[in-house]
Amino acid sequence: MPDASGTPVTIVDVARRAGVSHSTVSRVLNGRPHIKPETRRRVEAALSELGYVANLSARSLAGGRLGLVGLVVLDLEGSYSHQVVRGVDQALAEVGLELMLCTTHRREQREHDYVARLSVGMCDGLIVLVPKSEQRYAKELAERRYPFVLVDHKGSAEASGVIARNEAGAIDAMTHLAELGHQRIGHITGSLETSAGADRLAGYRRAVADLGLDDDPSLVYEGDFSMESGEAGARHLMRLGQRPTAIFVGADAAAIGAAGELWRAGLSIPSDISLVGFDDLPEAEYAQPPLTTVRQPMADMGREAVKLLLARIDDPTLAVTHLELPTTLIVRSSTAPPRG
Amino acid sequence: MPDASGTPVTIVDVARRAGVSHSTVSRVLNGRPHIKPETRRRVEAALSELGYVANLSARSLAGGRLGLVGLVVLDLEGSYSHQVVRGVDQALAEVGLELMLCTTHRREQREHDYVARLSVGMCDGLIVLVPKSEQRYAKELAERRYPFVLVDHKGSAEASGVIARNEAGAIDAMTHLAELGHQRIGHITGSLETSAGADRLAGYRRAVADLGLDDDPSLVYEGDFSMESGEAGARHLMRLGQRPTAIFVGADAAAIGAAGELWRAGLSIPSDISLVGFDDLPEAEYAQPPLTTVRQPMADMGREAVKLLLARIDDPTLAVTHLELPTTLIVRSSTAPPRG
DNA sequence: GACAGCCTTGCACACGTGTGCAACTATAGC
DNA sequence: GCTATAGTTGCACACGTGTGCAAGGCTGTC
Repeated sequence: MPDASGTPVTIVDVARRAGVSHSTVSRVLNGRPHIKPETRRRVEAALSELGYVANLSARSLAGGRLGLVGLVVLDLEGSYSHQVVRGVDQALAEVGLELMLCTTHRREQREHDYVARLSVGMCDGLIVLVPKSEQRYAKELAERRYPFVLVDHKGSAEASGVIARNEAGAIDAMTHLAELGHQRIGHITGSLETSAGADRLAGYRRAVADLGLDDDPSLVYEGDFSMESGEAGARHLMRLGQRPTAIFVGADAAAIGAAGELWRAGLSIPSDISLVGFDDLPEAEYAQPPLTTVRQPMADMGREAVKLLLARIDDPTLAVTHLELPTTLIVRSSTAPPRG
Repeated sequence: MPDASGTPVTIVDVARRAGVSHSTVSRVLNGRPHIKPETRRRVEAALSELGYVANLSARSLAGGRLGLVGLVVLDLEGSYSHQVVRGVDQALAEVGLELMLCTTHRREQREHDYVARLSVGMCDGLIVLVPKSEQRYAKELAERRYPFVLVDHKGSAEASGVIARNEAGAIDAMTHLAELGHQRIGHITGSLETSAGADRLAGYRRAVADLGLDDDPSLVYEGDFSMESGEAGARHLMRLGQRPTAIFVGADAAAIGAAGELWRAGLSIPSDISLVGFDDLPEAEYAQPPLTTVRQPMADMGREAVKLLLARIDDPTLAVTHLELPTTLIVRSSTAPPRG
């Protein structure tokens, strides 16, 4: 029950009511020792009678904890961000911290701006999802000992990172196709600026070499994770003189785009051509046909990032950690042996 | 390029570099008049040379604008929140403001807590999506002249609100079913604690009366917008001695749940029973069969809320506004004339 | 009973920024 | 050349909270 004066209740109001100094109230709020039980009771009574709510800006300025973690993401349009955000949100809720979510709308400059602003007195720590220009701020944050974690990034000497075993996952996908009998497999890559995209391509190449598959540069189409790039990639691969009998796509969204394009070209999946995605987005299960894909533990990546971050908030001198989470091949109905 | 000392650059550092007082730097930053062009140039040079980033906590404490808007939502699990959040996010991005997103995880106490904390020095204004305990804070915020807007809520004497014309939308849905020839129509309500749920039920009742449809209390099942409540509602309606030939469901998520339950009971939609939802979530279009539904302009509601909020931030004495947005009936394949 | 030591509390300053007021400078008008 | 005025800038304080330091009170020990 705040006062009716129209301004929020401050620590000073509480102190006056309890007949103590504002320092004592601050100590009660922060659970400091050396408070007489009777005093603590009076202060707590005043706190709840006045309905005190901490001014976090003031607390931050004075060097206290905000109980707030910042999360910078590309956007909220796709399921991918959504899944990771859920994991982060849940993990933070469990420890009573709050989330400040900022979307960069895919503009790299905004990634840097957000990191700069959030790290100056707005949050206790920062998680950056799919960082694209981390080299612009990682060193500075590290110098300031500001806690932060990169997700879907390997990390670096200055930065902790959480990422899936993308190369191994890609090899799993390729091995599955090879075991079905496919010899000529196309690949629509994700954005090669990201570790995820680059590593999945590396896994593809590794599998082609190790399994003795057709090694033809025109089988690789450079995409960017988007549905549109999946469509374009499918068109490219269909135009080849010698078509692949299967396509490994570096992201489910792109795989769904490719599936649509193949369907429009009159091909049916998997009897005419097999398709494997990556991520295991919710829509992969509901696609027509349900998509075979490599599951990336997106919510877990968010949760692990929170764990790492909390540890660094508690002890900013902690060494950086690079965490790689395993993937799982999920076989559904978009893959089958090649014709004949 | 911040200094290498490990602490962020402050306005004082900039002032020293430019050979002026910190007041002058502050004035340059805030675009105040009466600055000699030459001085302004020196300050701007120092700002960019040092890579100054404002400490928002300090700015907030000193009474300045944060450029930050808080958004309190139930959760990010369903598409509904997601759509509104997108609208808010886009509208804010257009005017260069940032979003602070907080999820209550459906706990009403947290709604109140978040509103209290965010409104004390953390944000310039607040949007609350699907408010459930607004009476606990609306009056206080209004007294403090703190700008806030409720979304999916009618608003009150103290609170601005943005909401869809739920009653009219429900009447449209019912009229569509009646025109197809349905006489006995069930209704699975949304949460009746929300205006949306209550108003859609009111629309159902109004249509039953005005169109002379079967008026049987057992045709109404009280749900809560969730998929599970849709399943339970469908089970209830199937158990009735005299079954309805159509169901109007107060939310798409629940309608999809109901569709699943009907399918498991061996009924086919729309030949055995017609189904109409509400919201027009993205999944309504991809449901089996594609769902006839009442579109609620979710992203627009978010955008309009931002507009209202910005106006109140600019002038906190502005009168409260209650905005109602029209709905649109989207006819797909889940409705047909009744058997026989 | 005196002294040491711990418990408890308040004072005063710090954090970074915005702003009213006063002071100073430059310009123009007479 | 003097004054009035507008333009420009700095000083000092405010915002709300956390904390080092010191002072006071209490307890226990010899």
